[in-house]
Amino acid sequence: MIAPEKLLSTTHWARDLPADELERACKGLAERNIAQGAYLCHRGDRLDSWTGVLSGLLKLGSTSRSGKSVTFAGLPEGMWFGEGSLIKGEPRRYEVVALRDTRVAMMNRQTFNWLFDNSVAFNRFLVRQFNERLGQFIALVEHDRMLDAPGRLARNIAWLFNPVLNPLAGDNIEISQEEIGLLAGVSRQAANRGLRQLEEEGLIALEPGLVRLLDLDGLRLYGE
DNA sequence: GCATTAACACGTA
DNA sequence: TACGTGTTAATGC
Repeated sequence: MIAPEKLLSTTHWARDLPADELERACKGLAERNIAQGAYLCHRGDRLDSWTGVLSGLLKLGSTSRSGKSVTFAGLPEGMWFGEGSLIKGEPRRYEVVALRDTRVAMMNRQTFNWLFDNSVAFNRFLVRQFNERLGQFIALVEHDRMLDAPGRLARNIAWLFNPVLNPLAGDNIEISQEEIGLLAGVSRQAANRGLRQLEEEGLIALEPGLVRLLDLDGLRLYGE
């Protein structure tokens, strides 16, 4: 059980639910802490809940047998994930690790299925989220060759501010340059150089431990 | 040549 | 004192 006010403060889809459905959702949710560096799940795990970030920062990616790791997406406060594995009844195809101490809300399968079967608002959200993710991944494949550091940084930052997936994101996010480096797969020093380049181009503004969004489309379409 | 790691200096909470 | 940031030197591909 999680307090409705707490869910509403971070989670946009909850705001669209009628009162009875919101109550049902809250009853099926439990909170959990994930320490920095700890894994919420590994590839192949069967994780029987849908998960949202209440505070902190998660990284969704995978590691090959040879040890190379790839980031699919950063998951800041307000983002929800795992519906694909839940609906298909599949093991997770990715791993989720906390880049800093993080608090998540986890919805059990019965509650998720009930909302899936009964809530129009919930299904509207799921379709929007699937659609947006699909668009993001198409763009990722399209610009596969664009591998330079500023481009990867721009893409990752644009994702964190995605207004469809995370309408409550606002125009700034508390994230260190080291954490952005971890998301983009570059060193802290390279992240530092790349971020200052993006700042010079007027796309973002940098403050210690914080990135302010100035031009979302400029980031999204960077290098095109 | 390029990016990465290691190491240190600086400012701030 | 701890952390985020900026810089340089050494190292590996």
